[in-house]
Amino acid sequence: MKNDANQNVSETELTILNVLWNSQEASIRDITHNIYGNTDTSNYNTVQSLINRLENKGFVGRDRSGFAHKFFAQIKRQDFINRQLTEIADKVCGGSFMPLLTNLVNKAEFTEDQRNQLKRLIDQID
Amino acid sequence: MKNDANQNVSETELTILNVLWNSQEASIRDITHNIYGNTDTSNYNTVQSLINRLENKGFVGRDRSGFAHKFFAQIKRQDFINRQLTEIADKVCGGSFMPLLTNLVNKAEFTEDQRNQLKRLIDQID
DNA sequence: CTGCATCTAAGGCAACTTGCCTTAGAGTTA
DNA sequence: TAACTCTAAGGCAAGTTGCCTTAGATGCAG
Repeated sequence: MKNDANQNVSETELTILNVLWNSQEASIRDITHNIYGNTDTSNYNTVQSLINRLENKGFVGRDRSGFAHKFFAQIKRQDFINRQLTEIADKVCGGSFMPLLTNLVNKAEFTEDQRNQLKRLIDQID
Repeated sequence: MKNDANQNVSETELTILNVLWNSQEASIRDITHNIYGNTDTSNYNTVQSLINRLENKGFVGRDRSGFAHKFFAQIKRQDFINRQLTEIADKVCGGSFMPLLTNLVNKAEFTEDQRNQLKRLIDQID
């Protein structure tokens, strides 16, 4: 269980995180089936590798109580999103979030409800 | 000038893009000095490699009219941000931008002006 | 008009990442 | 006990990344 210094999450690792965010807890078999639709040995082993790396990076936890270990996300989806947004802001906008916000507001097509919801969010800020 | 299929922008490549976004146009020497504070051969050559890759990926353009070529960003900062946000939305939120928006709105600390600016943005949507 | 500095072009290289795969052995169940 | 499933450990090829070398073209100062 060497502590992996690389804190990036690769494409396929993210696929696994998504499964865990949607299902609380899952075995390697569960995850493999969810992603590939089968549990062929090669796919199963791939998931095993990836989940080990995710564990080493601290993004996934392991419950060893049963025969087949159960895995769960150790970072919340919202926290992960936060992480990503901060990274973009730092690398592209000198740390400012305003450019991201205006970009999103400009692009997205909102329903009346969503627009009101957003305004309420903004009003809550103090 | 082989067309590089990989459309990712690495850490250091992004540093270069930032320089170009801030200065319209720059030679390799300009960029090197801007990033490293000097133009030592090794740094200079590194920038040369990176800018070639950025050109191959289509993110940077080249003006060959002078002795030293001049380089410029071929993607706007806002478009790049847009790209990154879309990628996060796709990979983490099933394509929805709302989670990103609420995350940003919740986290950011706004001035009165910024809050009003945001509300105006939202009102403009139709 | 010659020598020196600066530039581009082409490509090599080691370290790392990534997705996939193998094997050995231990626990579980029929 | 045989057949099955699981973990642990680690190998491997392809790709990425940052750095570096060399060769030759272009520009400029004396």
